[in-house]
Amino acid sequence: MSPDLITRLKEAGIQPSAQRLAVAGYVLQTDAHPSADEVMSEVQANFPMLSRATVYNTLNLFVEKGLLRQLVLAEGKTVFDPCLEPHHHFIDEESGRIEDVPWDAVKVGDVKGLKGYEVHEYMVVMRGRKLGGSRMSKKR
Amino acid sequence: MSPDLITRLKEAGIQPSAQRLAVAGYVLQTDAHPSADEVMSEVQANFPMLSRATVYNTLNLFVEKGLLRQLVLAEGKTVFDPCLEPHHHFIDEESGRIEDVPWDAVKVGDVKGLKGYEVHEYMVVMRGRKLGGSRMSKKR
DNA sequence: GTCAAACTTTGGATTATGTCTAAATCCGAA
DNA sequence: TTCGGATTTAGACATAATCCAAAGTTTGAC
Ligand SMILES: [Mn+2]
Ligand SMILES: [Mn+2]
Ligand SMILES: [Zn+2]
Ligand SMILES: [Zn+2]
Repeated sequence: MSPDLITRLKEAGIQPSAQRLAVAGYVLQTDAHPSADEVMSEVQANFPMLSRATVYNTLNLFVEKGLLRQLVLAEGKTVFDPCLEPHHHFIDEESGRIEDVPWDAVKVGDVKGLKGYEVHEYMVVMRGRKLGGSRMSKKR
Repeated sequence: MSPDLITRLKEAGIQPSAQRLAVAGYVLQTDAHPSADEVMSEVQANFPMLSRATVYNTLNLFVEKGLLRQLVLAEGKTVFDPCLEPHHHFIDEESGRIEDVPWDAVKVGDVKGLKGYEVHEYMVVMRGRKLGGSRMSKKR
């Protein structure tokens, strides 16, 4: 489909196979933080020729090549985040849904100057309740 | 052993059985962040009559009763933290070891005032390299 | 003190996430 | 067209964690 995606994969040094494009079409463009299982379900809906092994292979490849970040924030499953810029995360305690919080929305002090540590990256992880539950935001 | 521990369990509404005291003796007093497996190994060294199921039962009970916090910060295993006060966490990228960072060591802005969210708790999660690797700190 | 009910522990089965392997398939270049 | 490396795949494997039902232990009413 999108020639943009083909270009992005190639630029990352990844052969754009049909399966990889199908996975990329979902996981590189979602604003959710899907688990491997969710990626497989979503992609298989439109592209059934996709095995579980390939989903894992592809997600791990994307992480390795820097197209995705892998996050472990909650019990039982690691999730994938296509947003590469630094940002924080809010976890809704009811639904488990993970939302991005812009970097500038939370001011964090002199982390990099912490004595005794060489901090390579950091984020604020928040848990609580999402307000304004009126507009139901379905997936995608 | 320690009557303090018996008291703590009772105050939390937990019957202080032998197994629970053995687990508590380690996990409520460590300054590490052990996984369930590590708890089992450590405790079984002095108290062999302890099954895997009981370790999980006990840790989950302690979490439920508020004696422990359960953290999921890295791939593959959840860990338990006896420090109940708010604090931040630093994860050494080489060893995977998790260290506590005092609440006041990092200034975080107006998280609780974040528009659209009701934040119940938050922490800064840092990843990087621990400096001053001279004094080897073994476990315990 | 007895004894039944409730609580606790336990081994083994079960589920779930993720990796590995080796064979089949695909695909681009010669 | 053909070859060889890359990709995909089913299923085996590994591991963390839960579930279950039986066995053991504690407790309290009597
Ligand atoms: Mn994102
Ligand atoms: Mn601690
Ligand atoms: Zn994110
Ligand atoms: Zn801690």
